[in-house]
Amino acid sequence: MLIRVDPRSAEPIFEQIVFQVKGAVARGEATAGDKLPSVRSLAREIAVNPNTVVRAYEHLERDGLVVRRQGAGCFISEPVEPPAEVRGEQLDALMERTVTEAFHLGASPREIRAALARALAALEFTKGGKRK
Amino acid sequence: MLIRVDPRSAEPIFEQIVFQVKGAVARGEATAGDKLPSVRSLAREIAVNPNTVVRAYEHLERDGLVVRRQGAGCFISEPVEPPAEVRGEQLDALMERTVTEAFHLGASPREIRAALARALAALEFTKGGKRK
Amino acid sequence: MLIRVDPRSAEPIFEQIVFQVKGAVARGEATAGDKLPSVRSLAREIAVNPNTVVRAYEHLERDGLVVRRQGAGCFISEPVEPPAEVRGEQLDALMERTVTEAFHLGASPREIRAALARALAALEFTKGGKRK
Amino acid sequence: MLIRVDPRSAEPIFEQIVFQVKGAVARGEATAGDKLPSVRSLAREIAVNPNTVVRAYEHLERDGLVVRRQGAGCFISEPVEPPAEVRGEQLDALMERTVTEAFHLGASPREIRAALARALAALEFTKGGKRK
DNA sequence: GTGGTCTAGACCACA
DNA sequence: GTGGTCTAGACCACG
Repeated sequence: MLIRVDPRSAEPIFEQIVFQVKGAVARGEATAGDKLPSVRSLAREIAVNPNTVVRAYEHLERDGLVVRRQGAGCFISEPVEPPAEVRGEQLDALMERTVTEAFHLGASPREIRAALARALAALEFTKGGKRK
Repeated sequence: MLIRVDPRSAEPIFEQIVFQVKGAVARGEATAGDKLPSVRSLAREIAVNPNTVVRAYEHLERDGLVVRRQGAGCFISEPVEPPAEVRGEQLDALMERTVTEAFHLGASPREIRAALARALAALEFTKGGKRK
Repeated sequence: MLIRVDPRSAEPIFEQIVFQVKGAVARGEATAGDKLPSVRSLAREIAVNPNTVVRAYEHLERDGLVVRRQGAGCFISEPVEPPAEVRGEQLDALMERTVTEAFHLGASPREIRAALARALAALEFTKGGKRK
Repeated sequence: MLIRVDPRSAEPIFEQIVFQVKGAVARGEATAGDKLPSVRSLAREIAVNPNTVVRAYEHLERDGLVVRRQGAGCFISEPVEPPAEVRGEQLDALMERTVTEAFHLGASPREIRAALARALAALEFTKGGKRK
């Protein structure tokens, strides 16, 4: 798995790592059972403090995306999806946020829909068409 | 303008205020020239320290959404939108993020599109159909 | 004397008035002995609180630009220039500030010199060439 | 980076800090990637409240001059200059202001040009002649 | 260690 | 009345 971070960004480094892993899973580049790089090797590779990698893995574990096994490493876990009613609420909240931000970027509904289509296509392409 | 915050949320209070104002503007509930609640009155209303409200208004001013005028108050300013090239990039980054998060909520592309349609409809309804 | 203010600007209104008067004097549109509009008439004309006009006139008097005479009004006074050595220091401080700001606008020394030439020409034109 | 403030000045302390940093960048004494003093250390050094330093750093970040990274510090960022059209307008407004102020200091156009030349030379000297 | 957020309360400047 | 600045001190998050 390729993980890249921008040390000059204002976004916390551990969050960048978390998002990179989430993105890899969403794109199908990593699936259940895959092993993440060890804390030390990843820290060396992207030149950050090992504690920062540990924090990222902790967050991923809390989110149910990975399981950390003592001495073995950190593995992508089976996806656990929230029940439908909760999912709907969270999804709507997420979209309200997104649409509000997009509005303040000056985007029209048409542009927003187009951007969503592009983003979805990017996932579908790499995944080979699951969850149609 | 109605502003509500949840002191128990992990999201900083001042950011919640910022988002509430952004949402009100996006929904057309507040337009250029409208006066926001005074720092002190809003602080009293939502039971937070006035400095927290000041911080929220400062962020809104930095984002170009409002102007603060000493002695007069804080007012919604004329919208200034970033140039098209920048907008496209930011919009795509925003959508990539959103789609990744939605995926981890277990949403299908169909559900994501439906959620977007609902969110857009909520804006269009209150705004009366601008920016088609 | 024509005075215009922008109530939507973040710059305090009284400062805008002060600058407008200073500009009129610098351009030669107002000279020693000229009477400024009365507090009430100016306040009505530009639709601001009379106290704001009073504050502007107070600042102008403190700066030695005008004299206020009880019951008569507010008049442009004879120019009083600081002694040469003080003037030099203040001028250099002003220019350091200006050049630093211009630098952060991304202007080159050439552009800065051109802008200065334009600004000087604007004064010379209206004044008919004093203080060469 | 050496930063000095005058607590007796009418100019707010946080603005003095902002200008000192802007000046250091303009003179080339600080360049992209350089770390500013930590909030606490600078506050101790110039004997002001840490929150005052925080406010200065916030303004610098808003102006795009620095990025603050939690846990790491505050760093000079890559310069981003406004587009040429905007720059020209802002530059002319800045110069009109400067020339008007200089006039009221009693300076002649010749003296003003000389002061500008000195101010520009001060930047060029330390920077080694960029942006000719 | 770094910055980020929040509270409490003071005093000043502007309309 | 409004916002603007500053102080003091707390606790949390990040590297």
